[in-house]
Amino acid sequence: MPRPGRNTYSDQKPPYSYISLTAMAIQSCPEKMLPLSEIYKFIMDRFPYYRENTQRWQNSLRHNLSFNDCFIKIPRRPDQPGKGSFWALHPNCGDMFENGSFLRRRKRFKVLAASDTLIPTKQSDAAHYLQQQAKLRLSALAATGTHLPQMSTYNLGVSQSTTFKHPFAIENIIAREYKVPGSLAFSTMQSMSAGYPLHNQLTTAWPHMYNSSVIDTAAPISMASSDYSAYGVPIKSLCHGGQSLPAIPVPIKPTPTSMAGFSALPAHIPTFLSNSPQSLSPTSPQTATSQSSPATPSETLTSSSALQSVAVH
DNA sequence: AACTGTTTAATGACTA
DNA sequence: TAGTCATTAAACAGTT
Repeated sequence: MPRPGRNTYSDQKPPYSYISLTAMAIQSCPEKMLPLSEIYKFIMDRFPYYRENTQRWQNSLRHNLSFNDCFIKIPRRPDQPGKGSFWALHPNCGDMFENGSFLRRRKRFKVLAASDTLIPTKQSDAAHYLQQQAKLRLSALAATGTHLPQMSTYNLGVSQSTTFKHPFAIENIIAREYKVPGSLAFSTMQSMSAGYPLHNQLTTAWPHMYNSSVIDTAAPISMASSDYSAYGVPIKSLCHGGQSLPAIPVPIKPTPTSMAGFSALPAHIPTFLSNSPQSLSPTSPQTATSQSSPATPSETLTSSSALQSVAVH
């Protein structure tokens, strides 16, 4: 295990903006949405730098969640009590970092105002993305059995070939230059989420999301009787405070590789993430439990191993 | 009370 | 150099 402070970012600020970090956390979760506290936990588990000055950066992170249109808030269902909402990535925000820098976007993701909306049918874009994610989970369920499994299907290309793979997906971020050996990273990622109260959100709280007839319906969402879409996603949230989609990235500079996601990833980033399994949590699990939402040792271990295929240079 | 979410403002770094 | 973006601080309201 690398020593903190030498080969790791334990005392160094990781080369990621809060937007990147938040997106990573959200994408690491199979449901593609996390409550704030879990976003905190994800970041602290992997980046020891953020185990300090928590008030400062958590305030910044909350600011980013509210301020940036690339994050959408998904309220809990009444039968899912808890603090705060779930946060997800807007499906159209994917290539904000296409220049490869995780510190500074070259496109600002903006949700257009209703008056700017050109194609009303695109109001379902965000919801459609989550629908695709629900489909993915359904596929996993169908393929593997009763409860959410080790989600081996998740990293076996079940969806990759047919569904949109968000550029913020951690596999896109960290694995572009690193092939996950034996799918360890994402099976453990799933392990990590196994103890997380959201992991069955789609099957328990939102069982209708797993109604294949609903899921397979790509038709526009009926909003007549509820604020919730067909898959439990409140349209208001997807429309960001009642404003309407489509939400599109506002290009500051047109790029020919806009669909390439992180194709221009600088070498140092995946290298940083791909050398040492433990090094994203280079301090001991005990250290990792020192914050306000302490992880159990096992949680910490799985969280660390969630990025075991990634490491620090 | 603690946490969550929104908003405003200031500042520094980066980019065209 | 102006505009944009990220970060930080802070105030405030709502929720649990």
